[in-house]
Amino acid sequence: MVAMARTSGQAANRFTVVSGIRASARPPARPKPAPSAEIGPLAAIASLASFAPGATILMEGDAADHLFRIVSGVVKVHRTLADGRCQITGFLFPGDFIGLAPEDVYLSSAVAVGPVTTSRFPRKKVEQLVEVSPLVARLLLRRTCSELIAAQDQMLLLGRKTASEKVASFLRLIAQRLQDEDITLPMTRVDIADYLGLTIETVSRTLTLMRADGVIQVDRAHIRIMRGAELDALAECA
Amino acid sequence: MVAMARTSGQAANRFTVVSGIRASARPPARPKPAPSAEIGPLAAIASLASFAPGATILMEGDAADHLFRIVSGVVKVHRTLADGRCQITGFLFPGDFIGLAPEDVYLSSAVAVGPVTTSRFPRKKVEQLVEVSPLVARLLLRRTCSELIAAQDQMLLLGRKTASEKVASFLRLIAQRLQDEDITLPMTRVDIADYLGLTIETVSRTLTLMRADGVIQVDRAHIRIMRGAELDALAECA
DNA sequence: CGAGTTTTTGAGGTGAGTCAACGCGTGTGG
DNA sequence: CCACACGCGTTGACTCACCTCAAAAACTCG
Repeated sequence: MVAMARTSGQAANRFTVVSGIRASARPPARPKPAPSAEIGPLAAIASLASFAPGATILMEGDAADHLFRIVSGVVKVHRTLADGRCQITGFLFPGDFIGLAPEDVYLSSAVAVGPVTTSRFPRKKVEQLVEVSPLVARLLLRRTCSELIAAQDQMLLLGRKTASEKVASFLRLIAQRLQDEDITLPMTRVDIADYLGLTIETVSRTLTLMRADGVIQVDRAHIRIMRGAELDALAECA
Repeated sequence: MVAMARTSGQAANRFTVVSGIRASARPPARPKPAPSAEIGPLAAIASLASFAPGATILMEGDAADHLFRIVSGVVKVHRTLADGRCQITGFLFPGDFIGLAPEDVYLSSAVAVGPVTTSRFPRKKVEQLVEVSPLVARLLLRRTCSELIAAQDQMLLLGRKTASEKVASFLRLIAQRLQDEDITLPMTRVDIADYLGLTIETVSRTLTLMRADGVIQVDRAHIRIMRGAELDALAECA
């Protein structure tokens, strides 16, 4: 499961986790593929909404008045226990929808991680559109399906993976979703821990170990990932 | 968290977990409420499919040719790691859909727990219907949404709850979904453990403790639940 | 009854949590 | 400009909830 410490030179630089927000001294990162195709008739009822880092976009229990779609930035969705224990059920990226609820109230809270811009759609009008436009219905269904799949992956992770596997899976997810050469992770250790069902100490220790094994590289407070050839090294990192 | 052992007479019979498959010697259980309202145009393309206990209804990676809807019985959906570690991502009950996939292949396996009967719909025709019938689209969207909510609850459970809390939540879920006075749980300890992210030993020990505390009652190999006045006792059972 | 499951129980180990201290970068105000 | 506080991350020592391994008990079924 280990036995590969200090294979430097070869292992190093596969995956670079740098920290610090200033994103300089790196190739400018290829432009992302358009976050998603068309939203069809939805465009007609959209308004823009922006959120500062840490701002709450919507809160568990509030009336579900709007549906949001992320234009830029990253959003965390979380659920909280009475005593404060928190589980982030997902990170959402540009193109993802926030606020789909089968009832009249939101069932999770959504918080901006870093600055976020969204399209906002009045729920009532969305429901009308679903009645009329198969395109919209299919779009929402497809998105919800994908989120369900992701949720199931996350359940496997939470229930059956070790701390190292959890962190490795997380890094791979981020690398997939933010397809740049050079990525700044805006989330803190607290977010990562709450996403993986770990404590911040365990996350920190695990990252330290990975760095020692040469699988990743870490710098400052926040995290930047430089994608190497194969992320798969992380998979075997067990 | 404890301090209530053997408050017998009062605590006992709140919640009875009896085991053994043969479901005799018990009042016959009132007929369930119709599992769900209408499935509208879907009815026209339905055929019936039955499965024996333990039968695989659909498998991860197979071509997603059909959509199923449970008529009777309980189904477990699970995802498996290469080394055999397994996570049950959900138990599905009458009225729930199985096999919704955004891609062309199923992403989880579904297995019958006990005998199961389903309606089966050809995927192609379902997709055509979604295009045409807002009713069908909305039905699927709503169902998928609900499943997503349940998945998020389960993530909170897997990531942040203790063994006792997990088992208590499980028992409450079952009591909610199978609304009889008298319920036989068909799933084994292995299923429960794989659903809660625990080992069978921990599940067994936890149930033993709950029985000792008078919160539940357990008999034979499989489990039957007799609903008492308040299931909430289980919640405080930490 | 006997073989094969499934569940329970016990003894012991360990991965991750808890508690606590420290380092480091950042902001603030004298 | 420095002193100080604060937020965030790292590291260490210790603990414990849950896992692992093992065996007995209970149940199912031929």
